[in-house]
Amino acid sequence: LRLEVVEGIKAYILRNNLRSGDLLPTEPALCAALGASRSSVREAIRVLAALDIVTVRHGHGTYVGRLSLSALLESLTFRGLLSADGDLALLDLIEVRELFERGMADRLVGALGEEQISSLEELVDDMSKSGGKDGEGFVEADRAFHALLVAPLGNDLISQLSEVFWDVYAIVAPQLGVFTDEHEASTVASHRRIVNALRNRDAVEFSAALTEHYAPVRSRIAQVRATS
Amino acid sequence: LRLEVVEGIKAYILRNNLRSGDLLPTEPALCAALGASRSSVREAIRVLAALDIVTVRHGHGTYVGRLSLSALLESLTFRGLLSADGDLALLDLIEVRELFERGMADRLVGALGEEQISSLEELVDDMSKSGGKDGEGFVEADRAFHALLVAPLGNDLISQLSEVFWDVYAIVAPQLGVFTDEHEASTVASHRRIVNALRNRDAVEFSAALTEHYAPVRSRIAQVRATS
DNA sequence: ACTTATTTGTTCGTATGTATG
DNA sequence: TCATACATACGAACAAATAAG
Repeated sequence: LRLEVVEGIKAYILRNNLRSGDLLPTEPALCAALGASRSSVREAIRVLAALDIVTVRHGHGTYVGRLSLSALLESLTFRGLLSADGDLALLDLIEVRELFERGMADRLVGALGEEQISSLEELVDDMSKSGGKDGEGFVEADRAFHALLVAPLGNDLISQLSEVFWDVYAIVAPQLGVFTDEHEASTVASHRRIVNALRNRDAVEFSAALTEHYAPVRSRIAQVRATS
Repeated sequence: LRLEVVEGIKAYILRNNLRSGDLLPTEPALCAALGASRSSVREAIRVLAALDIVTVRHGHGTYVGRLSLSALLESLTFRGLLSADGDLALLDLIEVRELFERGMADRLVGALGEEQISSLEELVDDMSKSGGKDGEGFVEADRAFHALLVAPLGNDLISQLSEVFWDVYAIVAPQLGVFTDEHEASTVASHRRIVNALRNRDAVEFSAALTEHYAPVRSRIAQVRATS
């Protein structure tokens, strides 16, 4: 029955052509419309909220959600933390991230504008400056760098997936003893090499730079994997 | 408070090193352990069930879930159905599927064994035979084909993501008027070309075959996009 | 086949916290 | 300050499914 309520609310949204942020009926109204009790409706709303299909604001009401990939984020992080071999899951994750960025090499070197390349370079400068003391700023710049890298593709799905994978890695890696703040110098260097390859519109060099970037990450994971 | 309960249950699983299929405490036991009412515990369990972190069996108990990507499937399908331009979401989807298969071309032509290539060929034969009359068997063979294609990579994440994207496309495309059962002949032909490229260990031809395979899909989506 | 115990599923009533006006 | 509307939380009761004797 709860499944019916979930489908009922989804159907309501589709039937009325609601968009993100639109207001949904109140819980009592949904109870009446779907013929279910308050508890059942609430449980259904919790499920839809977990999928970011609806967003609930206490004392305000229930709204259509942003349809983000937050559920994938939670799901993958927990998998990484639970897995007997979370390190293997991390390797899979890194492989996908590299695949996204390398697979779009040809299109990226063409799509990136000069101002975007400059933005990337500024981020590398930020990483360089915040190295050592400001670990917070370092990882934040890295996150922004990889987000900006795939943004010009104009593919929202790739951008969002890429972002989720970065976040999952940032959460899971430290728990496994894979620290990202080592080898900061080499990380900055490989990022700079990536930017230069983009500036020269050299797809082959771009791919090589990405290989160099992810190689130490892989070896660090393999290292943890061997000692466990 | 419900957030606390959700985190509490996740922490319980991690703390006790539970694996998929292991039994969790009963709802009353969780109430006592987490200091919350049954309603709150139930809502938390529904959230975790939506993420496939737990699985509930009526009259039996609550177990650790399979940690699948079912939440992503639901989330993406609803996004495709809701979006004002669900066709654009479909294009993004196809692009990622093509990226997965093309990006791994080099590794795939090396990793695929002879018996796996034969399995792929059998699936193409199935598609060829079930064309026209048996639409059900046709799409099922197509699904199996693309699953088998990325399986040898040994990357569970890619396999599962690939599967989810195929499923989402299969659900959303018909709703948008993009029918996959047209051009069956050309679909079979491009699949056969993919198999032959793999048999000849020709990565370049493999990529070209994939381009040929996805080109009509894209044009069909673009067609729908233009008429709306 | 039947009963009993256990566990989740569903409902209702009530009280509380929160935002708007 | 008060009133209204809404989500949040609790507890008790009954129904339904499953397993074991």
